[in-house]
Amino acid sequence: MKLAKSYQPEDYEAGIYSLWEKSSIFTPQGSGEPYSIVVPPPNANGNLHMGHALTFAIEDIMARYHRIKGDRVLFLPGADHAGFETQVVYERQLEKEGKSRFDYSREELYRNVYSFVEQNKDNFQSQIRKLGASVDWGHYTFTLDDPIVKRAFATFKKMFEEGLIYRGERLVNFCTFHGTAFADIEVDYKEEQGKLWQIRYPLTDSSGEIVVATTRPETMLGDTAVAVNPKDSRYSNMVGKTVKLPLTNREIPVIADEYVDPKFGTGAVKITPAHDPNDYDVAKRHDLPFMTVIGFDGKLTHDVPVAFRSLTVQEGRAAVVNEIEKQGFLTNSEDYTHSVGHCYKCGTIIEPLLKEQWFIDIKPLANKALERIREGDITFMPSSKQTQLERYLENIKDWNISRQIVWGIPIPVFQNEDDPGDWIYDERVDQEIITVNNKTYRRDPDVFDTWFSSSSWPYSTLGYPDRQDFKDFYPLSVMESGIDLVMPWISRMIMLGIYVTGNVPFKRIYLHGMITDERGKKMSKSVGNVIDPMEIIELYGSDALRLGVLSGHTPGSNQPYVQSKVIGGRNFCNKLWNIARFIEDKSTIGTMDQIEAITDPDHWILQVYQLTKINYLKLMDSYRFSEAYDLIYHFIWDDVADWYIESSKNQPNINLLLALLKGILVMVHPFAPFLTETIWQTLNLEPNTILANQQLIELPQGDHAKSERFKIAKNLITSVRSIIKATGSSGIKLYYHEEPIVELYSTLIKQLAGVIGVEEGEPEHGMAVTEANLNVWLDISKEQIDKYLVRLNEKISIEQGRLKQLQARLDNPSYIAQAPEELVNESRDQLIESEQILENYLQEKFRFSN
RNA sequence: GGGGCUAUAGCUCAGUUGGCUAGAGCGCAGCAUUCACAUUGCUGAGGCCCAUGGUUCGAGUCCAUGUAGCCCCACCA
Repeated sequence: MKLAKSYQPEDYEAGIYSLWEKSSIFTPQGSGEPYSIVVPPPNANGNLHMGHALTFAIEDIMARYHRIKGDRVLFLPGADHAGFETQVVYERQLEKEGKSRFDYSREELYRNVYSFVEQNKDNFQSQIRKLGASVDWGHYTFTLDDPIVKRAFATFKKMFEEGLIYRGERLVNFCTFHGTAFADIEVDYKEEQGKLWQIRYPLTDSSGEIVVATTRPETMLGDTAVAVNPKDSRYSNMVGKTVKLPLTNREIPVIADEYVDPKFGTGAVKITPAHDPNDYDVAKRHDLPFMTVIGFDGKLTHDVPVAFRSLTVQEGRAAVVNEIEKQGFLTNSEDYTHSVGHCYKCGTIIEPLLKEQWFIDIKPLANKALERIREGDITFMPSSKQTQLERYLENIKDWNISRQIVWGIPIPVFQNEDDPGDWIYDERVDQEIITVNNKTYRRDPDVFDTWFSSSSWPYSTLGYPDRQDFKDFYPLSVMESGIDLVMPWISRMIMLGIYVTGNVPFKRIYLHGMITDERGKKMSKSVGNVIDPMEIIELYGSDALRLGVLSGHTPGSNQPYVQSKVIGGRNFCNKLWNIARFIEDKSTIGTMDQIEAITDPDHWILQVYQLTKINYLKLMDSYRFSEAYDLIYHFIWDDVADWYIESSKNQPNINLLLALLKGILVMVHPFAPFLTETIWQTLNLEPNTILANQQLIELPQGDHAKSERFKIAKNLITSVRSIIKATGSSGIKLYYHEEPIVELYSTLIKQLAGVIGVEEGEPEHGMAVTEANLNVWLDISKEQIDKYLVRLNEKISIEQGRLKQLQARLDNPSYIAQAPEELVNESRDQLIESEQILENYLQEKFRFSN
C-alpha cells in the first residue's frame, strides 16, 4: 500500500481503532511492571466536552508510553450514573415533552432514567474511541454495576457498624425546586444585593426594646431567642429578660452568646434555629426550641400566623416587612450586599432546612488521610494542590450522604414502623417493606450522594478485595483528574481508600486545569462559546486535537482552547507523514538487515537521536508531556526533515532512514497514535502493530568526530544563506582555500546554501563568511557588500558587548573561586571564541573600508 | 477572614535542581516555488521575564513587600 500525498485522518482513524480493538492489545500485556490508570468516569448523560479530550489525551499518553516501556498496563474506562446531574438532564428532557418527574412513580422514573442512560452509552463510548483512548473495554465499569453497588453497601455497612454513620436532624442545604439536599461543597454562593432591616422587639416587661438586624425578616416568625454579645454593656441588663415577638404572641428570651459581633448591625441578633446554620449552633448551646416556618416546598408552614401561611419565601418577606412597618416595628432598612447560596443547577436559593439525614463522621477518616498525605504517600502534580487539600481536610465537616432523588444507589437501611429510632442495615433495597424478627421495617427512600459510591472507584473497579486485578494494580499508579474534583472526589477517594483497603488509592495524582475559550472565559452553553471536540476531530483529526490541547499544557493551570495549536498539530502530523513518504519512495521496504552509518550526516543524526531519546525518557518519566512533545517536534521537524532528509537526497542511507523512522514513530506514538499506527501499517513495519513494540528503538551510536564535521558544514550553510538574504544577492559562488570539509560537502553546500558553485581559490573581491570561522568567501559585489556593512557593524557591537561581559566575569575573583570549574572553563573557551569572531568581523570591516 | 495560583514577544503559553546569549506555536515582514510536504522551504523583526528591595560569584527561577488579575474555602444577623 502506498502513502497518499497528504495525511487525511478521517480515512484511517476508525479503521485503526477497530484494528486495535480486535487485536485486544489494550488488555494488560506481558509480565512487566504493573501500571494502572482508572479513568475518572464521565457522566453517562451526554456528550464529551473539551475537558474530556484533555483528560483522555493525558491519560492515553501515560498508558501508551508505559506500554512502550514494556509495563503491564491497565487503563480502565467507565461511566458515572452521576445521580443528581443525570436526573436533572433527564428532567429537562421531560420538560420539553411537557412532563415532569411528578408524572411518574419512583420505579418508573428510575427505569426511564436507566434506559435514557443506556441509550446514551453507545454515543459516549464511540466518542472515547474517536479520541483514540487505548482503554481496556473488557474492564468497562458503570457506577451502577452490581459490584460497585455492592461495594457501596459494604462500605456503608462497615461505617454503620463502626459508628461512623449517624442519622441526625440537621440543617441541610435544600433546593426546594429539585426537592433534594446538597453537601456543603455543592452549594453555589453568589454576591447579591439585598436589604438589611432593623426590627424593634419590645421587652415583655415594657422596660424598653431591643432592635435586631436581619436580611431575612420572614424568618422572624420562627425566632426562638434574641442573642447579644455577653460583653456588650448596652444589653447586659436585658439578658435573661424576654421580648415579645412582633406579629406573633410568643415571648422569647434574650440570651448572651460569643457568636454575636457587637460591631455588626445593632449588636443584637434574632435567632432562628431551624433556618440558619449559625443560629442552629447557638440554639444547641442554649437548648432553645426549633421552630420550622419554611417547608420543603419553599413555602411558609402552618405554624405561622394565618396571614402568612403558604406564602413563598419571597412573598412572605414582603408581607412581613409590610406588616411590621404598618405596626411600627420597622426602624430602618438599608441596601446590603451579601452572599446567598444557590442550587448550582437551577439557581433556586438554597434554604437551610431541618431534615433527618445520614451523615458520615468524617474527622477520623480525614485525619488518617492527612497523615498519609503528609508522609508523602501521594505525589501531587502540581504540588501546590497538596497544601490546598490538607487545609480542606483539616477543616472538614461531617458529610451528608442522603439525597432525596430517585436516580442513584438506594441507601440500604430500613426503619422500624413502630419505633422510628430503630434503623437496621439490609441489602434488600428492591423491597420497600421487609419483616425482621416479626417487626415491620420500611426502606429509607433516599439514595446515596453520587460521590459516596464514586469515592470507592479506584478499588471497586478492580474488584476489591478478592480479584487478581486488585492485587496486581492497587494502588493505582496515577489518578488523572480535573482540578475541580480535588475536594468532592479526590479527597474522598483518599479517605475511603485508606479506610477500606488500608492503603492510599493512588501513588500519584495528576491534575489538569479547566479548558476555557480562547479569551480565557469558561465554556458554557448559555454563553455559546462551547467548542465540541468531535467537530474538531472531523476538521483536523484526532491526533491534531490531542497535540493541540497538549502543547504548552502544564498541570494545574487553566488553559484556553487555541485553534492555531490544533492546526499546528495537524501540520506536524502531515510533516511526519511526508517524512515517511520520502522514505517510502527511496526504499524497498523490508530490507533492514544492517543499519550502518555511512555519511557524516548519518553519524550526526544518530548522535542527535541518541540525545533526544535520553531526554525524551527523562521528560516522559517525570510526566512533563508538553516538553517531551516539544522535544520530539523539533527533533523531527528541524533535525530530521530540514537537515537529515535534505542531506539524504544525495546519498540516501535507506536502512538507516527506515530505522530512524521507526524510532521516531515509537516516540511520537503516545502523542499521535492514529498517525503513527497508520504509517506503521502502511509500510508493513515489524511487529504487526506499533502497540506490540514494547521498547524504544535502539540505533547505533554515531561517530562524534564525523558528526562534528557535519555540524561545521551545517553552520556554514546557515551563515551563507543569511548573508545572501541580507545582501539580496543571487548567482553567488563560494570560494574556499585549504578547507577539506568544504570540499567534502561542496555538493550539499551548493544545494542547500543557494550558491551556484563551490570552488577552490580566493576571489579578487568578495566577503568572508566570518561566523563560520573557515577560509571561505562569497563573490559578492562591492555594492551589495555595502548593504551588509550596517549589519556587520551591529554584529560587531553585539559581540563586543558579549566579550566585555565574559571578560568581567572572568575578572571577578569570586566567580573563579566559587563557580563550578566546568563553568569557569566554559567561560574561558567562550572568551577565546568571542575574541576570534570579533577579530574576523573587524578584519572584514577593514577590508571593506579599503 | 483563611488559603492557593498567575504575571515572560502582538496573541496563547513553555522554561526540571539558580548558570551566564530567555524559547515555542500562531501572527508579522521579506524572499523562494513543479524534484516528501503550501498542512512547504529559507531569512528576519519583535522581550528592562509586573514593581521595589534582599540572598548569591551569578536571579525569569529563591526570599520579602507591593501592584494587578484569577480561583478555592469559610462567613456575612
